[in-house]
Amino acid sequence: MFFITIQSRKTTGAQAPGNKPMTVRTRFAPSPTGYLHVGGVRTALFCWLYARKHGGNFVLRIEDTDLQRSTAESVNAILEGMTWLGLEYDEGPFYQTERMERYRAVIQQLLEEDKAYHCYCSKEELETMRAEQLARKEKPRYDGRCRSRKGPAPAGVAPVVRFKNPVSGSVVVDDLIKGRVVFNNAELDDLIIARSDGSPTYNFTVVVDDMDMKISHVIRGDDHLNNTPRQINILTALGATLPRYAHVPMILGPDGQRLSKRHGAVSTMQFRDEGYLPEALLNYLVRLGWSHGDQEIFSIDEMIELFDITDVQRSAASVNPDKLLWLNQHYIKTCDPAHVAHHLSWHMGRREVDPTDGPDLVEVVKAQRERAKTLVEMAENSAIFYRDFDSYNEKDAAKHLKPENAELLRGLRERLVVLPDWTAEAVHEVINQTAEEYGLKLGKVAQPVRVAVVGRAVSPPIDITLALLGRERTLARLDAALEHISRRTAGAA
RNA sequence: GCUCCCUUCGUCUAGUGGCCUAGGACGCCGGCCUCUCACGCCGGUAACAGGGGUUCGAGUCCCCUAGGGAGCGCCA
Repeated sequence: MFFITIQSRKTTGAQAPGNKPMTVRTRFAPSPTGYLHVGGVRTALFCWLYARKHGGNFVLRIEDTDLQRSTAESVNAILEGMTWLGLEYDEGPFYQTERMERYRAVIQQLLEEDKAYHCYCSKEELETMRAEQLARKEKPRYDGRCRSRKGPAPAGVAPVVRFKNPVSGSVVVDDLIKGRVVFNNAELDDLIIARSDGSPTYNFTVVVDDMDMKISHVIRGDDHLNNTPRQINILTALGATLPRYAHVPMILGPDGQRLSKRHGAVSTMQFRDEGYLPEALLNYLVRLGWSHGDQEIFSIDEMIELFDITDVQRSAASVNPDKLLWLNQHYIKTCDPAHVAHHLSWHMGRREVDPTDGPDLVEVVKAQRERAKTLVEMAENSAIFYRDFDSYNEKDAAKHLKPENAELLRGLRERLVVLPDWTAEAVHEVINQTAEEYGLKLGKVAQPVRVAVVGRAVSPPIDITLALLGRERTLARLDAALEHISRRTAGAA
């Protein structure tokens, strides 16, 4: 006997058995019951990359059949997150709530073909059944008592519809990540595909949608692995072509526990708010469970080129916030400054700093990008270029804005006033000359000036800082510092 | 309880029987550079869950145990 349809874990998933090229169609199918969390984003990223890599289509489908919990805000959060990350979809968003008629028709079809049946068991009855099975140390499942029910329907009971799952044999899932997984049909039961109010249930809508949308590769969280045999059975009953499956492991919090709000940033938009660049988050996420040798940095194009769903790790991965931070810093440092400036200006706006009231933000990015791990940090440290700071850092002012330095600052000021060109080079020259004149090392000059113009002992190189600040702001702040020193002198006297 | 999945440094991972006295990255610890903060550079710390097999040889193959996780809804 030959197993001609074996699709081993390492075969190219994008080929149908028999080497026929197949059109890749993946989908991301979140349910809009909350924010878009990183686990979902990683799944979406994998789906998107896989479609892009194979020149296929990426479909967005909103699974909103749970009317109680689905909200328009959540839909917006999903759309907003996808947009921010640049995970553009080729089709959709499709809403399941708009496809109810279709589901109803398929349920009717199954009923007519005797592949499904009405079940009149009450919830209490089912509950009792479950309890008894558990007591007998059995896996709780519906025993199919309505399957062969004869005679007239019980009066006054709205029935559910159950799918007639095969009672024997097994279902083989050749998962692109997990490998071959075999389920015995005896472990499965007749699941409800339509509730007593007629509405379709999840495992059923997924199947109908994946079939109708001609999804070739179902890439989803491995919490769905156990649902797969049921879905395959329905798909088979419907005569559909089976998609390939790839169940990606879950993402755990930094402590190895399941991801939750308590672990801090799990909402995609929270990463934006905390100053992360989308490319950093994407790069971080793609390396969570996937790798290409020792490579750590991947541009979007490289991801598309190198990614393969069959190379995804089979085990769950914990989030490492420090590494994300490192990647963010890397992208802040290496991305086109104009691109970084674009994102930075959003953060400036959030802090009510007007980035047009001062130096070109792109130049500020160039000066700051090696000293900020997040855009929030960069925005904080860059506000001084656009508006005056409120007060000096106490320790730094005490150390550097002292009476002995007054003359130095005055001397420097005089030179700066008459400087013909206000450039970093010219400023640099002046500072060097001043240091020489006073017989001081550069640091002894730079630090007092730094505290005078930015309020604390930390800033980009002093010449660049002054150049960005501009002559007007620099002189005004030197004056203010001199005044601060004299007040201090007076106070001490 | 039952079914399914998973298990290499603290974390993300390389590794597809000999190239492994297990490599890279983040973090951490030292050092260098330096006008501050950083960047950068150099060096160090640290892992094959345990036990049985198979084999001349096992991180790599098989089995068991332990530990994690998921599912078992008229939720998705």
